[in-house]
Amino acid sequence: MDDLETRELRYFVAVAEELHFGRAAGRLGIAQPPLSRAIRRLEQRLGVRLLDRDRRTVALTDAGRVLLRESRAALDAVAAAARRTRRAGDAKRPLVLATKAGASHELLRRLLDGVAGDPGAAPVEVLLCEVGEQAGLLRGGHADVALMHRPFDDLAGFDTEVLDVEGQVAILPAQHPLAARGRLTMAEVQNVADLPIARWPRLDGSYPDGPGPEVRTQSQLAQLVALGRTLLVIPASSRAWQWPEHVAVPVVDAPQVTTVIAWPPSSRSPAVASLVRAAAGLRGTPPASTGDRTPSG
Amino acid sequence: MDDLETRELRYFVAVAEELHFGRAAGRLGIAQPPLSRAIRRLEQRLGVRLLDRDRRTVALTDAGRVLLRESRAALDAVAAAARRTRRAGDAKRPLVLATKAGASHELLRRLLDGVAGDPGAAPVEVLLCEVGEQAGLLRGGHADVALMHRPFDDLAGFDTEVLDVEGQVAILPAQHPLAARGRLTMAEVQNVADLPIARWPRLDGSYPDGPGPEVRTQSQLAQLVALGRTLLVIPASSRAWQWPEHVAVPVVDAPQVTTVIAWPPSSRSPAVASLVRAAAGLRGTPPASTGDRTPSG
DNA sequence: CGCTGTGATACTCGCCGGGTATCAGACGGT
DNA sequence: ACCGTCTGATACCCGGCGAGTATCACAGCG
Repeated sequence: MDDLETRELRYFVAVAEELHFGRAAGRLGIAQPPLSRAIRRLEQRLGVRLLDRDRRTVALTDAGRVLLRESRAALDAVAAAARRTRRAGDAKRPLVLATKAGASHELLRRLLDGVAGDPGAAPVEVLLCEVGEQAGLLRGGHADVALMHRPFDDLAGFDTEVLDVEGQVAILPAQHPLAARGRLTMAEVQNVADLPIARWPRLDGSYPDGPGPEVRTQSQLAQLVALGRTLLVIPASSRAWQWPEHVAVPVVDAPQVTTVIAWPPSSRSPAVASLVRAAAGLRGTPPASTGDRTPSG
Repeated sequence: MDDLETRELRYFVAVAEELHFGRAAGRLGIAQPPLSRAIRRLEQRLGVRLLDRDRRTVALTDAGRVLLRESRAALDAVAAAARRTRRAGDAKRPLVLATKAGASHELLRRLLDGVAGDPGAAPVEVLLCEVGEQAGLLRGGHADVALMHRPFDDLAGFDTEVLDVEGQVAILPAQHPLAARGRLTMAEVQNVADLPIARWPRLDGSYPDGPGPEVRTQSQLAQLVALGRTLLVIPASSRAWQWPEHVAVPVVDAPQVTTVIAWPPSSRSPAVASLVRAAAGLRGTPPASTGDRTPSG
């Protein structure tokens, strides 16, 4: 009976974000009256008031807030559909692998080497991300497959295959007293007065409170460590992005980190499947020279 | 630049499912020519061939298969958006709680009692499901919150709160020799020749191979046990739906089952939040009389 | 009490989605 | 081989709805 069209959802999202019909119309590239009508029609179609307009200001109702959130999700799904279909269409497209810059570097190198040696495999394009970007790229259809890390990344809704389990190390400024230690515990690392843990932005861009410096990228963080301003605890394999001024000390009781290869569920394209198989094949094969990962259970 | 409309996706899904333009058009309640045009336009908009039509038969291309899967997901998201918004709109709507019929019965009763005693809480409507239905209902916006069980249910993409951890029991026909035992192991229960494990349908409706009877509902299963045709291993709290002809024997090494309350992420409506809080408050409060659940670690 | 800025309304226009009629091939039966 | 049938594609027309322009109605503000 009723069918929300993506156009209507886009219109509503624009108004809900701008809280202003005129500006929203401008953003959408249409005039204001049709936009007003579209929203009104949407409201009566849903039988729900979405916006409180008191002749001068526009505010979202509870239902409006729900529709805003749901609309974004739905529009993302539609956009992802288009993207994935296009990508599936062009024949010799490269497979896009998203991975955190600097993490699991050895594993990635071996994976790429393995694929490069196999003439039958599709070419792989590597997309380097900051912190939690992989999940969004995978969900949005921008990437076909990703290397992710439990318990850091949100694996909800993906199929995964475990590639590696490893311990974590503390990355410290070389001149700091703790850097001389051969091993550390979480308790020792947690509250070092002169090396407060850095704060990452939340999804909305705001930062949690705390004494540590605010960071947005791994490079910033690396530099802050080199400057003796903070410390961090990361998986052993991420040592790859160490600076000369960094020292890595194993943290014996830190939670184990699991590296997984993840892909959208039921995206059993042959190319993805073969890449996953290749990755799984690397499991248990320790790297030739730098193979001092924490053994795991 | 390009925007798939839900109408186009619905059209494509219809054709992809019927693999026949005429029938698909009939199903959609339109004539065949506009449908052909719509699909053609969709193809050229995406720049991808979706269907191989060789003048006599229609077949999906690889890209078409991708779009079919993605379209269903996208259309579900849109439909869920509409449903959730409508539900958010009507003021004193009851909160819909989906739960497996017969499972966690005591917990549910206590939860409902608690909510009924609180005049401030929204009324709760219970929706009893078969096996894995909760996830779909929650995702589709038909339910606001659900009781689910790890590792059985698919919790991907939901926020959850653990309510209970318990052991499992084998449900056996009373007259079977094993029913006399005080405790059992998985090994003993796994391959009982005269009590083969029942087979549940897959998502596509087909059944896996095996010796056991095919079942679709819990009632069927319960009756089959009473008839001495099969056995099952279920969480201890599901003993609620035992028949007189059933005997429950603890399976000491069966995996622990976690009962969780789940809700769609960021669906922080006050009503849902208060129900979750009420449920979490029950945790650790053992039921008054029937409190012989397996303690857990 | 106008001026400004807001969203709503009235009206027109033109595109596009939909319908009907028809075509162009591909099979199948004889 | 040929015609009947069934398929999707094409040609053409129409009507509704989405979009634009002009204007209104009202709220703040000086």
